[in-house]
Amino acid sequence: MALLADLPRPLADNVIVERVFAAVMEHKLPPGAKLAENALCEAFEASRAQIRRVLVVLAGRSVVTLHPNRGAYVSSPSASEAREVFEARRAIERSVVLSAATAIDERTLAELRANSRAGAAAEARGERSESIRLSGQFHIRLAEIAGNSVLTRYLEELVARTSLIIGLYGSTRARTCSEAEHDTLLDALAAGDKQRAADLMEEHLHHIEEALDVRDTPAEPVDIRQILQA
Amino acid sequence: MALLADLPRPLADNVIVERVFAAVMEHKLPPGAKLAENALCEAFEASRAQIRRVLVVLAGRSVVTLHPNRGAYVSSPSASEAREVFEARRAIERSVVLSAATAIDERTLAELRANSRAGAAAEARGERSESIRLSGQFHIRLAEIAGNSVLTRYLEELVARTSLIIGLYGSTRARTCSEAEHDTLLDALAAGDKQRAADLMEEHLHHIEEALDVRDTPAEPVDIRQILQA
DNA sequence: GGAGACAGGATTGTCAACAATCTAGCTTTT
DNA sequence: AAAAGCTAGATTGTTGACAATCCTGTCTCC
Repeated sequence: MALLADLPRPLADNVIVERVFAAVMEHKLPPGAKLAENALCEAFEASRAQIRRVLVVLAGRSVVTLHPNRGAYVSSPSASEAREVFEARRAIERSVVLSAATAIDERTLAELRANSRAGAAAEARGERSESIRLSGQFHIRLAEIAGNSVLTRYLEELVARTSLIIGLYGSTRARTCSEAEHDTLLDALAAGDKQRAADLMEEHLHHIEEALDVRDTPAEPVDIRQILQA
Repeated sequence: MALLADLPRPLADNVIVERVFAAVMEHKLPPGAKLAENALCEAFEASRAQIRRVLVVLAGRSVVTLHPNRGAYVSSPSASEAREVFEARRAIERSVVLSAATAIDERTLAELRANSRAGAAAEARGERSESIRLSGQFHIRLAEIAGNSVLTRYLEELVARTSLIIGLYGSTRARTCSEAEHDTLLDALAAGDKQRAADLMEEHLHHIEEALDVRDTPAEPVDIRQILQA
């Protein structure tokens, strides 16, 4: 269960950033979790200066929120933020699917099908965190195939934030990312039907959003002070 | 010509970040320009630690590039990066226009028309940097009207990068952002013709891209080392 | 004259101590 | 007993000094 292998320490900044990203996507770091500097220093055997830098990067990606003098916390997206994230995903992933449709080949298609199967299997076994991880990877992999690193970077951020949103507003029973929909999307891609694939992706994202109970429950670690003062 | 008013020093991080963003968008900081820590400390009367933090944020937005042990430089987007930026803009701004079409009202429409006029006037007067600034603001304002802060943030980044791309690959004579196209876009928005507005935006962005001479000229401060070693 | 080695100065990267702020528990007061 | 005030400990923020790296000009040697 060691979070890090005994590789070249000190770890590079981006490695630490990716580890935190991964932990968020796998629901290991829930929304609102405090990220104390000391804890991170020990976890990654890093200096405080490095951790501080990493936290700034993560805040720039909206995965953590910095409260001045109070520390860093895993973000708790509000209901309106959640809407914005899904709208952004539809905009970006529609374009991603259109590009991927022309770029995709047999090998990558098979890889995505394998991902879908593995996700369904994990879900069946009740391994929720693994299922979530694979489902997120499906979308990111598609962006990589589309070959636009700008959009891929944005999507990585949005997938992580989606994970937080599901953690906050998702009912535990509802499927969050149906592998069946991934499969029909792949069918459209295999058939070269770009437009249909794009529409399916948009529907898919709508379904995920609708499966959530996105009411404006402040719920999580609301900071009383910030609301009252100023 | 003071870069900063005598406001509460030390300036907040995000203020400094925005100032650098603005300087890049107005072509005051050209691609490849070195951002030495000392120079920035003096310019903003900030500590080195703060400047360092700001540079990390700017790097996260791909507006500056950090070369370990060698310093921070204004980014010089490659030809393929340029293509990716424009593709991302088309994806995002299509969605922005569709949303803005339903959200826009008379007041904001008039504001945008005023922006377009001011831009045309600046262009006529040969005030290139002002024209560029207004043109960028047109697109960002539209995103604000659409009301999605996630997409707005992405677009701010992409507009700044577009500015760098134009600086690198734009012929000096070619118009970069035709105000006439902005006007016809506004007409479509006023008429409530969402689809046409979205198509016009996509065309508009295609025209900007095509007006550039995006050949893969390394041109700027290529770091020989990184190419040769490893 | 040119290639390589070297040294001084400047710039970036790191660290540890210090200052400022917040949190939590305890005491005091009403 | 509840509320307000206070103190000790912990956490975050900042600063300045030091270490490491890089750049530039000069010198030597072939």
